[in-house]
Amino acid sequence: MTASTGETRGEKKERTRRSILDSALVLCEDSSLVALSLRQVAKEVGIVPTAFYRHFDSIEDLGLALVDESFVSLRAMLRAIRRSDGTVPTFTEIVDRSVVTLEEHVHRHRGHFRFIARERAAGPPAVKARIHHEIQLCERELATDIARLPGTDHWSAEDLHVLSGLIVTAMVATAEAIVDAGGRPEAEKRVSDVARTQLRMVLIGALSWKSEP
Amino acid sequence: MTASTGETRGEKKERTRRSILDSALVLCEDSSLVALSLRQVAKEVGIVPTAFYRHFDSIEDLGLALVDESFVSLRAMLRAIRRSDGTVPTFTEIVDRSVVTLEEHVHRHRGHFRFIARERAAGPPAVKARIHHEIQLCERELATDIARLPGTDHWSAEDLHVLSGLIVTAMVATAEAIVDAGGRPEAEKRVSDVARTQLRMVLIGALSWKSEP
DNA sequence: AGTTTCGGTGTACGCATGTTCACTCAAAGC
DNA sequence: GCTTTGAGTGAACATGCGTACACCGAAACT
Repeated sequence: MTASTGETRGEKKERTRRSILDSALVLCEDSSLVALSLRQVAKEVGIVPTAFYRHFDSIEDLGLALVDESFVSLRAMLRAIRRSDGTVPTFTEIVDRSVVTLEEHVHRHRGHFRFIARERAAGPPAVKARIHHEIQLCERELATDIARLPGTDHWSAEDLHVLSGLIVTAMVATAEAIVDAGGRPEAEKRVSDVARTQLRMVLIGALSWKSEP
Repeated sequence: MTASTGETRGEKKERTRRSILDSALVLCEDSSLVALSLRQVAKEVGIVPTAFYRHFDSIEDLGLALVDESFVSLRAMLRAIRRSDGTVPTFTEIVDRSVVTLEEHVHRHRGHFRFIARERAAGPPAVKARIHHEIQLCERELATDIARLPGTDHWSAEDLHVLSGLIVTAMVATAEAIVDAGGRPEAEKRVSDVARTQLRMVLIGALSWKSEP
């Protein structure tokens, strides 16, 4: 359209698709997917409304793609936290590294985190379900990670999952709070300090936890 | 309109207002306030669209009223939990009573809890701010309650608030999960069992917590 | 009894929405 | 070189939206 550069057809389509995803993420920033119109997106992207259908069946379909995309970056974050470099870390180290990593990634992918936080509660049913499912996957992965830590040998699978659920809940809330901090450093620091303390409290509780036989 | 019974003007207005609030709560059940139109509400209530303005300035204004209403019932719940009858309860007793009370109230005010869970993340800015403020009030009240428990004498005000923030976060998540359980008893039981365990973990951690001097 | 107040009505407006359909026109495939 | 494919176009539609305005009629006030 703009440039006559050698650009394969598939590449151009992919560019438009990206543009739609990005514009949608920005446009529903203050409201929700359920209040986002196909025409708004099309106008922002610079295509005619009907061209939207070449890429997505509906706004809901677009939403599912955004969920997938968001969780790709989230998974990258979790992998980064998990890379513990062989050295057996103290709990404090785990906590500090986790919170710092979270803070960093929320900062880099603010749009995605905002999107997930919103649509988790307010999105179309299919979108909500997908998000819920992905979060459950995170809980499961965290549970297996915790099981590898020393001192959790006598834990039941049930208790492991309960604990990881609690931690994930706290981390989700922390991510929301960091997003709400809006980039102001002092507000973000307060949030991450609180998160660190909360995680330590939970882990201290977990260490003295005894599974019922 | 329907009945020619002796009904004062103010009473009738109040009835219509209630009807608007109730209808709005139902209509935005699957979507959000930001996707709710004045005309939908008017049609559901059985009045003409312009009559809406006799009661609220806008949908956002309606939303604020719904927030207030929701937190009235929430406050009632918290008061019920707090009524600890003089006898010094064990932590287990506190936990069990709290979760049971929460479960009961979510069941009774499902609509309100759903509304808060959604609009907290997706509502119009003013609505989000009001909800955020009300939740902070809950955290503060919980903090002063915790301060009255034995074993927390050496805690700093900061740590108290961090702990109550964690507990409130967990309880909000629990409330959402109960709502999502959709009334199926076995699902609800699973959720409340998890919540009980999580609260115990947190409290055990809190008991062995030492404030930094 | 006369007047005011005020929920609720009905019409009308300009604008945005999702979706349809027939189309262009350049890259891709033969 | 000719044909096919398919992303993007542009006009048209029925419907829904928020809001403005003049109006009604019964309760409330004087």
